[in-house]
Amino acid sequence: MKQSQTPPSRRIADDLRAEIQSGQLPPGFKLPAVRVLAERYGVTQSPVLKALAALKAEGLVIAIHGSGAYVRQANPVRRLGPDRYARHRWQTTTVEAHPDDRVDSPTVMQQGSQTQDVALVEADERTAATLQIEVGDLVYERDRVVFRDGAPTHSITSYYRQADVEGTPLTDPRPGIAGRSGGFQVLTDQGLPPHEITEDLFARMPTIDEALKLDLPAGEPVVELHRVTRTAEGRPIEYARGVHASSRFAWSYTFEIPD
Amino acid sequence: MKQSQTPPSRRIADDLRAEIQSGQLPPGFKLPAVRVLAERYGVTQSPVLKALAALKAEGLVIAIHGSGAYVRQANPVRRLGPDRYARHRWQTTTVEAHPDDRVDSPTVMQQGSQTQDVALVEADERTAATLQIEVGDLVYERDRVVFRDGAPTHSITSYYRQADVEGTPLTDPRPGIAGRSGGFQVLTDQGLPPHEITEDLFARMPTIDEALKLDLPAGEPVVELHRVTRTAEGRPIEYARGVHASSRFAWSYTFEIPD
DNA sequence: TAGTGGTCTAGACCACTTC
DNA sequence: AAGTGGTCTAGACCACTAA
Repeated sequence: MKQSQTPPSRRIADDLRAEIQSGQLPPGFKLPAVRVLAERYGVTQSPVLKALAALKAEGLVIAIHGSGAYVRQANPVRRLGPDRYARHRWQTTTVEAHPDDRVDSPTVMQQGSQTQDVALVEADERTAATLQIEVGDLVYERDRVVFRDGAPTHSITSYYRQADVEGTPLTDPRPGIAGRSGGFQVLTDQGLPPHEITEDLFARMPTIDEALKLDLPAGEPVVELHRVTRTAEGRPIEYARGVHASSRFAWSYTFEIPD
Repeated sequence: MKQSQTPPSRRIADDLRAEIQSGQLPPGFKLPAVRVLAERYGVTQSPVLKALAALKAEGLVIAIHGSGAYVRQANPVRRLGPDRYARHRWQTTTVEAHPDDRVDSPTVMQQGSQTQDVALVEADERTAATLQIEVGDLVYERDRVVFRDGAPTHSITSYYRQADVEGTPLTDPRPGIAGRSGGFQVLTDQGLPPHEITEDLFARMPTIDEALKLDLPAGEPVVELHRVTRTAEGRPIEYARGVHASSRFAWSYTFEIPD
């Protein structure tokens, strides 16, 4: 009588997962070669590769092509609350002294946010609606990838009305000149002090491009965050779209129950 | 000279993805059989199945075993903001009249939230810390799966201090007696009116159990949400853990920039 | 060059659905 | 019974890494 029920690929994945989660196979550990595992389980390569694919999809394992498959390092989660926008983080210092998104980081800055691109582009529908301008109006687009401990953690693309930032450091593509916090300082200098933020977020699987850009392990979701910053008068001054590697972030919001 | 570069499985996936996203293959459409696609592309089943697996992982396609593979219906996204907790949604009506989480739904309630379980359990570490009690103290656990349009959208597990809800409808396992909003009414009746909420959220891939419980397509991430509800005095009265199918929700928060 | 992950062919077989 | 998705064997071959 057969008692199979669970296919070998599943069993292999379960075994390895258990060994990883128990700590028996520590982070960085190199898994046995596919052919070795195949022999060990008395199967061919296919089911082993399938099991490996599942573990990669769960983010437990990374495979380096000609090298081997390794137990993945667990990254520390960064908790994002409204505090990260606090005025004291950007208001009282010079722009250059403020290296952006890492203000609440206990780790030494190894590699700051890297301004990859500043461009004057036509606003798409959503950007136009958010910034209360017309579709096709020119907006400054600042596209950055933010690194932490040498690895990319999220990308963020900000949009500003052209007139709001023309001639400011925000249009300077050199990295480090004006980060997100710096952006707030610049807007304040322009007579548009930020006062209120709305964040919309949802999770999804990354596109292929995003997976490459953020160096995501297969199967790691991203959180897409849309941030609208407004003045006290409700005038929108920045619209930003972020794509975050989900395993490295958690968000926290506190609010009073409305009537 | 070979010009391959991209493997067949990738090409097949790209082709089908393009046809789906262009609307050429509408939602619900049945894809050609694996063997048909294999012949069409001049390959064996394996690469076709691999392509199909990728599309499933992206949530574009669902496969029903003996039946076929179908273009997936895109579910409408529900936008969750603090308004869903507003007092007027639960305060002025009777408990029974309030069918819970669907108060802002334009659709007719087909199937309400289903209280699956009410149990008196020992608090784990996180629950105890959140409710400011001791580990092992007894708490009421209410575990529900919420449906919408006949499909499960999220599960939510609430924890209350035993003394806070003993003898109230919250300890009644019958579905519909007290939903989330009803829970707030009950707590108010107990002299513990909710005033402030903290929500922590992050995305991850589901466990196998969650995927089954929420009927998730392969590769759909979940958002785990932790909600702490407190009185005006800051006393915690409810701790809830939700697991949401990510494709059906977006969250929205607005706050003022702190000093 | 040897060992690695990864994709593929060709074909058998199983589990499930539909008729 | 026929058609479906899905897993597997057995073995070839490719692309990449490390020595």
